[in-house]
Amino acid sequence: MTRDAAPTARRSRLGSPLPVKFYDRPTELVARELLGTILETRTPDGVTRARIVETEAYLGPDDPACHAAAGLTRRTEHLFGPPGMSYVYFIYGMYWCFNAVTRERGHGAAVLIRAVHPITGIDLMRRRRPRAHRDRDLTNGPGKLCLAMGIVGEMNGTSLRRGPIIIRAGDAVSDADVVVTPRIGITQAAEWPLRYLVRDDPFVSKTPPQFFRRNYEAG
DNA sequence: CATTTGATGTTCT
DNA sequence: GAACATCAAATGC
Repeated sequence: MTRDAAPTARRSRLGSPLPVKFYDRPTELVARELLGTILETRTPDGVTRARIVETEAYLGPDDPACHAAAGLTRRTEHLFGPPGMSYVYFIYGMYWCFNAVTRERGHGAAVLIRAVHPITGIDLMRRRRPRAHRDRDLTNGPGKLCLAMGIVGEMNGTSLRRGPIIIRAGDAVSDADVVVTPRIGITQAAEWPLRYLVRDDPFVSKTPPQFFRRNYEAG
């Protein structure tokens, strides 16, 4: 019943925005540290929040799988932009993919968010994903999470601190719970172990069976 | 469970 | 014209 009890209790509910340092350090380290942070979207439909449980690092022009390898084009404008911004692109004629831009302006590196674990706005996600029969299918892939959270091309090049896509602090993921594997769905530099995921999380995307013949473990 | 296929359209060669 | 950082449904074990 003290005067300031209510504001104090209310304050700690949301993590601070942009808890990860995006510049002047290796992109694969940013991919690792983004595990466990909270992805939030604000649209006219409402707010969604979800825990990031799977990421992939794309290192820049010297990474053949990275869009930056094609150089500066209209598509990659924001990939080469300053860190801490979104890079949203259209793929296979139907889907959006969402990245967090890392490194300094002109470098061309980013982290693809591949899967998230819903926390807030699950009913809204269900309405946006009518084909998903199970909740685990709502957000267990890069195209699926963009549909569920309302991420579209208009959000390309926006601040991950100010929105409409915001990354907030969440519960840390220990090294023992981090699994590293090759990246998925690419042909160039396919062996590079740059995919990071939270062990045993039900919302992680499907790992190709051939990966299990090798024993990929925490890095 | 694993593997294949069709849908769809922008981007770059 | 080919490639594409995908998804869902269908088919093969």
